[in-house]
Amino acid sequence: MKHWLMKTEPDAFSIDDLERVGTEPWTGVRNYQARNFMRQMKPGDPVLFYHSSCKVPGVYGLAEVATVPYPDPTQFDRKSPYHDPKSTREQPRWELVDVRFVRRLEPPVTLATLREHAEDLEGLKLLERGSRLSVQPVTPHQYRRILALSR
DNA sequence: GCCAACGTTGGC
DNA sequence: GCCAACGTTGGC
Repeated sequence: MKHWLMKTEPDAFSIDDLERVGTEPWTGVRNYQARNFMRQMKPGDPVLFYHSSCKVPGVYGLAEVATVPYPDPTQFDRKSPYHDPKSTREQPRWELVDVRFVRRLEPPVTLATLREHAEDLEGLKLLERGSRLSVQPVTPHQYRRILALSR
């Protein structure tokens, strides 16, 4: 079982939204590295749900992978902002998984807190300089450490 | 294959 | 709003 961190801009889709809908197809990822990580996902994999580009960036909740990877339907939709003209049904480029709400983190673990514990979180991609990857793996150790910071 | 230009991400 | 860092595009 692998552990993951997934970023979202809460103005677009927040932990509140995930709690409300329960399960959400993670559409719109158009970065090959992120896609490749989603391809490795398995149902039940734990996910740290991270809010970015907001007042207090941080991990706001826990989610889990709800499906196996499958083609992102928005790539075929000409009206979608995520439409990819180079994708075909026969040869899709982009895959996604559904993400299921597990629980909120009260309190959330802010980016500032993560930085304070950077030594314990060695190798966490989120803390690496210039890291913009929206889907990234975390080690079981990092996952546990981050959970423990929510209090 | 190189690399400049451009667009995007995301913290501050 | 600024700007550093990164990924992608496209001319050559």
